[in-house]
Amino acid sequence: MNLKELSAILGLSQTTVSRALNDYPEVSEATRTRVKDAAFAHDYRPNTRAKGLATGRAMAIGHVIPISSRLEIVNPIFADFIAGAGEVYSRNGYDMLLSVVPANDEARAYRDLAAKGSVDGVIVHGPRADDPRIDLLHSLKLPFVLHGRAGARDTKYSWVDVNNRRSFQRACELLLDLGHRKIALINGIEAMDFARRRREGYTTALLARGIQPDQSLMRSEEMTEFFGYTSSLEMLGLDNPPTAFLVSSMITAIGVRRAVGECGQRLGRDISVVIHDDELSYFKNGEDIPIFTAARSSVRHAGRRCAKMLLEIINDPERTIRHELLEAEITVGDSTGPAPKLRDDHDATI
Amino acid sequence: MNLKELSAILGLSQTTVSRALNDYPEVSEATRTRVKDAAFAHDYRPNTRAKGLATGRAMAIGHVIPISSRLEIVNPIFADFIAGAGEVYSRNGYDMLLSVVPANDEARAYRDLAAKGSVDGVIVHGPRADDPRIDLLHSLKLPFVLHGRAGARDTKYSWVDVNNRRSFQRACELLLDLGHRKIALINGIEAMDFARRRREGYTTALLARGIQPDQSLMRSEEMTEFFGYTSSLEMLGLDNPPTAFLVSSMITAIGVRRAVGECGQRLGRDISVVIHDDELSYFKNGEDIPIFTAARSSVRHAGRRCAKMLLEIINDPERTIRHELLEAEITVGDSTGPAPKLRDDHDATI
DNA sequence: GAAAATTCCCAAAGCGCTTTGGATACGCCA
DNA sequence: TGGCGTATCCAAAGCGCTTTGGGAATTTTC
Repeated sequence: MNLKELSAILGLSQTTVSRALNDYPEVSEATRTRVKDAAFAHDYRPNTRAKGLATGRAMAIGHVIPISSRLEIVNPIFADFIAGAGEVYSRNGYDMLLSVVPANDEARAYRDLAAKGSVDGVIVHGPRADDPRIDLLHSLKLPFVLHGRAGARDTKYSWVDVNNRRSFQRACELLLDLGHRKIALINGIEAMDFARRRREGYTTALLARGIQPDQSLMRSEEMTEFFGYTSSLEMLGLDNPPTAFLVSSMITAIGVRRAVGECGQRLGRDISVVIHDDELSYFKNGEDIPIFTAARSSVRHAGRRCAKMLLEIINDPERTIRHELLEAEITVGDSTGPAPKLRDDHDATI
Repeated sequence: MNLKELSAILGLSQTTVSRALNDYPEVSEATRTRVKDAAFAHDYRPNTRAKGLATGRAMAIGHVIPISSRLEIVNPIFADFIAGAGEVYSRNGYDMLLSVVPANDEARAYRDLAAKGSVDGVIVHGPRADDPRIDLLHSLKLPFVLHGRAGARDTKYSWVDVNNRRSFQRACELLLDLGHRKIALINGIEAMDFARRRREGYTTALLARGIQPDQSLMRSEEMTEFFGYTSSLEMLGLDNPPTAFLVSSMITAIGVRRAVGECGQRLGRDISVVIHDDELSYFKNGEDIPIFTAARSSVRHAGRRCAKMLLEIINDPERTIRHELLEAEITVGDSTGPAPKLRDDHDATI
């Protein structure tokens, strides 16, 4: 069923039918309802491509997913983010277009989207410090929103970000308050903006208490379970091992827990762990009592906010630049406790 | 830059330029290369919508993602699957369209895709037994491929599936061979086709050894970490607890591991666990030695196969129905060992 | 050397929609 | 009664591409 057929059935012109359906005023109320009823009855939906051609709007938002053996953006965080954003899109009649491309073709993917006119805007994932995509997208005149920030020049583009710095600073303070002095940081890859900010928060908190950050207690890698396991196992084997870990993701923390268990120690008693928790739907941090003490912020919510912001920008002729900083909340769970008092002596006397 | 402008620059008609770019034979080699060079130089890409309108093909594949508080399809499996499928799409010039919709709007989402003509086909995720989407898609005349099967009528539609039955049967046999007699099954929701097949494999293996399947050793829920934790904890507290677990996902198994640890027991010695491993990229099952003994099959690979199959169907005027059954391979890791011999006596004498 | 076939190109129609620029009919006022 | 404004509808152009149906030039055939 297309416009032509529908208007033939109704004995009206395509113009009138189109206007009736799109709520233009040049049509009487009587015919409008008649048209809408008929459209419903015949299950008519305007063809997206034709509509897009005529209006110049794609009614679609693009997400480019670079894929490489090394750095995986296709991760659990991404899935939940997509769910949040997708919700907003479909509620507003937008489609979501995913481009999975080899990492080195990423720029071309954006150029493609822009040139082929298949989207009205894009969301940029996993920004790095001074991310080149920002200039690229500006030059392509494609509206965009970053999920996260890219270094210091953050007034030049729109973004939605979690206050990673503050979140890790507070998490570190919590551990310091519990008496921990040797606190390790198991971070994401530091090419990523968020990882840098998290480390800043961590070192700031330490320095504020007169503790010199120790390079041997910091690790930075892609946030897999295995990385959490190996890095914490290694640090726990140090002469003067940490009593607490600040871990950048739940998944990595699962690996830390495994290592702690294998060392015959217990989480929350011998070793404390605070994590950043993205509140993944399928990986809840416990039910009543959180397993991990965590700085939590919902990545799905971030997805919704990004999508909403992008749609606002697209529909705003001024293209005003917007920012939104989300605060993580700290919830105390079973994985933290006071620093074991005699630990150092114990180690020393054996 | 559009066709009109490009052909004006070249001093050729739009027809000729279009034909040159699309490798039609009615154009001399000399002009073809001239056209292609110019197109490259001016960074010309045909507008997707216009092309789609003219050809009647959307050059896009749809994935409908139902979203509800209960059943989460937006899960880690989904993310890796998408990565695999997306790879194939972009290599073949197709776009991927994601529709995230409330679960009860799912049918409407498919109707929308069909009526608006925004996709050439769809992939169906998470099929349930006798899934209603199959008839719906047939009636909409929208080519589709199921990731998984939907009950017994599996010759009526195309699918790519893992041999879940065989996989769980073999996994169970492995545990039986190790001397385990009380083997628990921690399964996904049994409305899902794959979960039913897995249970079948499990019970078949047990019955073949003369063991009557025990309802109190079977659990079925959404495959979260928490579910693995609570259900295994509960079963370990039984009078006559299981010595082995067959677990439907890595994530759930993480929860089992947590429960086992809390009971003061060790994986691979006191309690054996075999899992189904989808080979999630960010959640590798160890590096050299797998953490878990597992029946593994890459969900990303399944994504690629599904996508490839769908594209073949779309480009096949006969619309032949195809099937592909992937076999999981069993890899032995650290989570299995012989059944503890004296266990029952020990429990009894204390 | 004329007829036929081939090569290479073009004008224009059409895909399904929106939107511009009227056209028609009606009511109202002077 | 005639002119004007308003309400309601329509024909046709246009979005950027593909594709049909030629047409002119060139080559081949006998």
